[in-house]
Amino acid sequence: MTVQKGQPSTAPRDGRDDGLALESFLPFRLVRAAEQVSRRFAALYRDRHGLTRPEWRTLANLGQHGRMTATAIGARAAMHKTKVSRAVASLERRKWIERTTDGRDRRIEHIELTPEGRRNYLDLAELARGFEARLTAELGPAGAAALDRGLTAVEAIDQL
Amino acid sequence: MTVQKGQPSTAPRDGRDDGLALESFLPFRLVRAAEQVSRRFAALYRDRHGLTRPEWRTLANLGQHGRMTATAIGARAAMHKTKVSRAVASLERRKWIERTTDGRDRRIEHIELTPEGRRNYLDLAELARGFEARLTAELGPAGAAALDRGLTAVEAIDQL
DNA sequence: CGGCATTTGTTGCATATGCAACCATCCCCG
DNA sequence: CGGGGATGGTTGCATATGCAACAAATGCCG
Repeated sequence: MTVQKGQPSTAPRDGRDDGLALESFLPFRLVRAAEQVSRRFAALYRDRHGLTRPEWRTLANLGQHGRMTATAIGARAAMHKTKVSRAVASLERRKWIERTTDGRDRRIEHIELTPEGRRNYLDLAELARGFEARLTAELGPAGAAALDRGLTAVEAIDQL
Repeated sequence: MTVQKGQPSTAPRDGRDDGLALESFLPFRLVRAAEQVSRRFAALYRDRHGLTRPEWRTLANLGQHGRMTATAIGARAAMHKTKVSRAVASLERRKWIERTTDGRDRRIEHIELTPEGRRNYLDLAELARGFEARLTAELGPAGAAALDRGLTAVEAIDQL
C-alpha cells in the first residue's frame, strides 16, 4: 500500500518530518519533568502537614521575606491572586499567619507568620533542603548543573 | 532586638541556613518554567482548535504511533487514565478518532485517528514544531543544550 | 469446572483552579 | 470637592482533576 497524494493515510508517521516526536518535544518534557519532581515533593508536605501547593508556597515566601502583602506573595510565588487569597485564608484558619490592615491604605493587608507558623516553616524548609539534596544527588553533578543553566535560560525569556 | 534561644522571631531569615531561598529551589524553578512554557503553547492549540492539554497529548500520540489502546496512550503521555478516558471521549465526539473493540479481548479498545483527525494532527504538529523552534531560538544554543541535558537527567530518575 | 485476582476502561464525588465580576479604597485631576 | 480610573483583595461559577469505586472481561490455578 502506498500513500496517495492528497489522500493521507491514518498510519503512524513516527519520524516523518510532518509529524512530531512527542517524547523529544521540549514543552512536553519540561512539564513531565516538573510534574514528576513536584508530585514527589508535594507528597512530603501534604503527608506531614496536609498543606496544598499554594499554601506551601505562601508559607515559604512569608518565611523567607517576613511581612508581605498578598500581591507581593503572588508575584514572587508565580501564583494567581485567587490562589493566594485562598491559601492565605486557609493558613489563617490554622493560625499560622496573621493579617494586619495597613494604617494608611486600608486596601492593603500585611501578612505575617505567627510563631507557630514560623516553627512549621522551619520544619518544612528543612524538609525542602533535604529533598533538593536527594534530587541533586540523583541528577549527578553534571545533570544538576545542566538543569540549572537550562532553567536559567528559560527564566530569561519574557516573550515568545 | 536579638533573637532568643528557643524563642525564634517571626522576622525574615533570607539567606539563613535554617530557611529556604525559594527562587533557587529546584522544584519551584522547574514547575514555574514548565508552566510558563506550557501555558504559551497551550494557548496556541486552544485558540486554534479549542483543544485541552489531555486532548492535544492524546492526538499527538495517536498521530505519532497510529492505533493505540487507552492504557498505552496514558503511559506514553504520562496521563492518568481518567484524563485519557475523557480526552478520548471528547475527541470521539469531534469525530477525530474511532474506537474498535478488540476481537480476542473485549476489554481492549483500539483507538485510531480518522482522516479528519489526522489532518488536524498534522496541522497541530506544524504548530508545535514552530513553537519549539521559537523557544529554542529564545533559549540560545547553549541554553537549549543545557536544558536538554538537564531534562535527560531528570528523566533518568525513577525514584527519590 | 469455578471462584478469585487482575486488567481495561468509565463514572461519581470532592477538591482545585481560573476567569470575571465584584466590593472597598485610594489616587489623580479637572 | 468629586467622579473616573486604578489597585488590593474576595467570591460566584464553570471547568478540570484525582481518587476511589465500579462494571465488564479475562486469566490463573486449585
